[in-house]
Amino acid sequence: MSTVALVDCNNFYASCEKLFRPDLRDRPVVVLSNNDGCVIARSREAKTLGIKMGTPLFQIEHLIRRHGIETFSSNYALYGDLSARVVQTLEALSPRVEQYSIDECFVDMAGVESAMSLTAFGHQLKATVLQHTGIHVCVGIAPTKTLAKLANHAAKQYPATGGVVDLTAKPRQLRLLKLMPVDEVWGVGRRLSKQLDGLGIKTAYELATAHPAMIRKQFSVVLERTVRELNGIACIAFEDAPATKQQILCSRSFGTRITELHAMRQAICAYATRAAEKLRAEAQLAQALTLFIRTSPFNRDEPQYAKSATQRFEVPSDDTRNLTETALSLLVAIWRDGYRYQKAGIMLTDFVDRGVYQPGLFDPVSQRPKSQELMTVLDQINGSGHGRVFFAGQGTQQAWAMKRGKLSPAYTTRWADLPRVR
DNA sequence: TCTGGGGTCCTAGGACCC
DNA sequence: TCTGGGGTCCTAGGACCC
Repeated sequence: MSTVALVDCNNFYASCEKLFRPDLRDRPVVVLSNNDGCVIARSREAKTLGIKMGTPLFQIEHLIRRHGIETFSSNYALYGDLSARVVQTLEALSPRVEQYSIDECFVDMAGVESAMSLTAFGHQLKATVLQHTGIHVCVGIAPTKTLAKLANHAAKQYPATGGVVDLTAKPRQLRLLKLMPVDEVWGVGRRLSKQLDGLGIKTAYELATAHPAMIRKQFSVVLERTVRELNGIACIAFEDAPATKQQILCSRSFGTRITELHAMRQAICAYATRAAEKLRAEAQLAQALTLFIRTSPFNRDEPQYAKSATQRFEVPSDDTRNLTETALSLLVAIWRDGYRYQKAGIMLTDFVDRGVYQPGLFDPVSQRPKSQELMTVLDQINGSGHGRVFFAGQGTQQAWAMKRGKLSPAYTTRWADLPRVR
């Protein structure tokens, strides 16, 4: 039987912001979404003050003033770099690590027990990550990913565990399952927990002891897998290599509403450019592009409009110019005057491997000579740190650009932002 | 006034085929 | 008058995750 550990960083974004600010050590800190819209991460102190995940900033202004809460714009350059350091540290300690999200990794525990106890190894992971990165993590150990998630939750919730919970023993599993509300289970969200509640299933234990066939019939195979995982039967495989993406999305709310077509064209150019960069980084070619634009669904008393359109390509492409051209032609088709647009996005789908793609004999010849070479140069310049080149269509005066009024320095990824020690 | 972004997987239903 | 059954593919929409 396999054993897996879930290593999860504590309050990751908030911890990153505190890392180079020792003055904030015991202060409440929250990190905001793009455009400084709502709270997406909270330090322990901020959680204690009752600030909920996803709360719009303007709704907690009074708490911020009263408690002197420190607020930060999202700084993904910083979080991404620290995340990579955490992963590297874990990889040095274990041969198999699966990065699940920016702040979580699954670690294969196979073979550990012949050398030391699982709990001891968990503490070693925790201590080493702290020493190498300054980031606190908790470790949950169990026979399945779903149970490891639950173990990790317990490690976070109960300080007496020292941040490491070994849930490989059946009696411990049952004890924890009985304590956990069903909505703490990985894969059970708001909707499902409400429906389960209607069936009298309120705890993780009650879900674990439900009949798998009944769960499959009433819900889906997904939840059936969850039931089996809670019983220690692994249904979700360990992913050694990150899977190739199936879609790439670049969408963003605007810093200020867009009312003019020319401004929307700029934004669409910028998003298409970014999407194309991501696509090339994946070494894929896209065969379809979807564009959507919409007004804010929160402004009930304003006229609402939301529309999307999809275009398939005759020839799969990763050329920024093709994607931009397609996106702009779709924009003309769905744009309507007279609305205050809040958000737009571009989705690329239906990929083929760049190395594998064979053009058909009767396909139209790509009208872009040297496309590959040009895009490579573009990406090299933009990735070099020596400045950026871009297509004129995205404009230079971007009134719609994202608001990030409380951005911290890129301490670890920009020379000019290196912290100084006096 | 102000409410994130980026993903995955599954299901249902329609079109179409033999 | 009688009007099958089984399969695939595609899309839209919903649920979940962090």
